[in-house]
Amino acid sequence: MLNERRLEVLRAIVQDYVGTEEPVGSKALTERHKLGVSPATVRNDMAALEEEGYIAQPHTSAGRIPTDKGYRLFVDKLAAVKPLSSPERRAIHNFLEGAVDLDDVVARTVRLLAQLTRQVAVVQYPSLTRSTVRHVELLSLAPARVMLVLITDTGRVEQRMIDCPAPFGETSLADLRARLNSRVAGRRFADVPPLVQDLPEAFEAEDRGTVSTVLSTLLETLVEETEERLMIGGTANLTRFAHDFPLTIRPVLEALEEQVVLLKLLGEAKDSGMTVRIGHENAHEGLNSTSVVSVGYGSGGEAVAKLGVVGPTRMDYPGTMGAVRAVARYVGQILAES
Amino acid sequence: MLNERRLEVLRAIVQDYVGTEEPVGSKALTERHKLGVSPATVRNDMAALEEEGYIAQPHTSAGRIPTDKGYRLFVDKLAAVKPLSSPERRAIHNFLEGAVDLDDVVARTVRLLAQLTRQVAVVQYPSLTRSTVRHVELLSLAPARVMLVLITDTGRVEQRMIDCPAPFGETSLADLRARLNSRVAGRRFADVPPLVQDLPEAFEAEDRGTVSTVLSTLLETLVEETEERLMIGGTANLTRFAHDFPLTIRPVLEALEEQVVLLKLLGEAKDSGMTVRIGHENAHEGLNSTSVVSVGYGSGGEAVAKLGVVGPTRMDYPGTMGAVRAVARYVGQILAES
DNA sequence: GCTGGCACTCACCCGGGAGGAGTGCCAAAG
DNA sequence: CTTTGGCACTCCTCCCGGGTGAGTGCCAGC
Repeated sequence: MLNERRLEVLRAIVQDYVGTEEPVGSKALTERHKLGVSPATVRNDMAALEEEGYIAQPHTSAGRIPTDKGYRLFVDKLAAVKPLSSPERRAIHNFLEGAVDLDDVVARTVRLLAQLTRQVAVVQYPSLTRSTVRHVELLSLAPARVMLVLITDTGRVEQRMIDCPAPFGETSLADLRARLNSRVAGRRFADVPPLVQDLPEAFEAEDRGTVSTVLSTLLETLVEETEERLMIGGTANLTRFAHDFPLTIRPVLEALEEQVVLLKLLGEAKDSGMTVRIGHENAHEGLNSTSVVSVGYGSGGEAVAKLGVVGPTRMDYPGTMGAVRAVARYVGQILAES
Repeated sequence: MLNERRLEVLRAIVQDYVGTEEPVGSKALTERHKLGVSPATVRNDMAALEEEGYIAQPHTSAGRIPTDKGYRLFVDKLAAVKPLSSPERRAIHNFLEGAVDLDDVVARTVRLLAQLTRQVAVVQYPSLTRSTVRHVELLSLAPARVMLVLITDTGRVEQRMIDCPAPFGETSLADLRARLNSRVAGRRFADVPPLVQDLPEAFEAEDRGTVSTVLSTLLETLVEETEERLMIGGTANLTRFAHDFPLTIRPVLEALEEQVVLLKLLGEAKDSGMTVRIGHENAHEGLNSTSVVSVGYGSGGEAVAKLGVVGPTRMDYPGTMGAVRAVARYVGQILAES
């Protein structure tokens, strides 16, 4: 039932609606696009598209707007990811290159994405589970107080304060530090637990309690921090769709404040390639009128975390997808360099 | 000209307006408050208050609303900071106590403040300039690559990657680490520069370049990170004043995205005691219709950073001030304990 | 299968009138 | 001099009804 021209009509409807934010009618369509047919024909096609659930009318005598299903078809079949212009690409590169540390990379990425897409940007910190351990450092702060610092190959640093069950000498500390690092440095995070299990046995009885405490804190950090952090930005862009305010924006802001929701959102996306979730495809209710475009990024070929944008279902998909993909690539490069 | 009763009238106007969000008239005032006079008298008082610029009418035949000047008088003279109930205090304490590290403390504080005040919360990370150095750690990642980790007494950790001009041996590294720490550990950040100036001289010629590089990176970190970070939350609360949407909320969201703006905002506040900036008292244009309530917090008696909330000028000042003060105290306690 | 014509349906945009809250002023009372 | 009730006036808000126009669905003809 959906011949070539009808798909073309759907594409035209999506494009116009995204541009004007108003329901688009048959006459306007034939004027703005070279469809080669009359409004009456387009009306028939529209009726068919509506029958199939790709478009809908807000009320009887209004134009049509795409449904979630319509956007889905558009994204899957009709839209080509729009590559960025080379000045844009250069700007991205320059902007990201100035970053001084991981926090800064993430912060800059968020700003960049938000500006490029004019939407809300979400960037996940590189994940610990997929990262490897670069170094574990132990610092004695007081006789029975140790600070554990964990450094990953993505430049992330986590620290924990540890109260020891018994005083712990500098020599023992140095010993533990050396042994720990020789075992876990360069290892993937998930591989660490079995490698350190027998460490307490190598120590004097009086130190074993402390060693165990340190180890369990290390493993805890591993697990806890698998709940990954993220950063968002560009929320002011939400105000651009002032129409249905504030009914739309309220639940979105609320959802964005819940890291858990966002993490789940990014987690649902495919590990490789770009994922677009449209409207009701998003599990979270508050995001039912938004679309999420996300993609994995990483320093090597492998994705270590995800980033993306959240915007109204009525968004410029080709442009947004292009920007998201480009930013992910450049962030990957920057991470690989540092 | 402003006798006791007129102040009482102003107080009543502020309270009612904050509650109803609608201009308040003379009749309604006498009904809701025991002023002991008739509406006509109140009208006279209102005329006087308007004359002095404390209240205004949106249009001729409407009730009055407080001006910025009116709120100012209210806050300075008429409002008592409202202490929290003890269940609330207990809830704060329990909620903050579960934090595992500094990031977590800040994150929880933001959530807490946002929930308590139902407004946008801003929490500054404990400042490096006022903090002292707990430890400096140097890690060799490659023959000519060193990672510098700086740990402060507030639990904050900063790291920097350093490319050395020449390979740097483990012994030299350990030497530098020891010397550095013996000089700067426990020192205030601002005091560090002169203390390390002559360090390169203690090393072999071949290592001096690297030592200088490390030192300058350390001092850089000191300066750079004096531009402090902060965390915000509760932006969804902005949607509660759906009236003048989105004209009001847009610039506010934009301002809140600019860390620089926020830092300046908090920086302008007094170092000790609570600061309330009302409407146009805020330098930033986007915040002209909001008030900022902020206060310093710290682990000892001394403030190391600030926190506060941003809300509409029409806010519950006593309640907000009470919540902000209480949260600041508890955060201070938590920081002191860790 | 495409096209032009045509009647029909609503949302949107005024303009005007009723209603009402609130004010300012004034004259009288305390 | 302050307070109070009365009163006329202002002007915002709400609601109603008709006109307008974009857009549709259907149909008959090509």
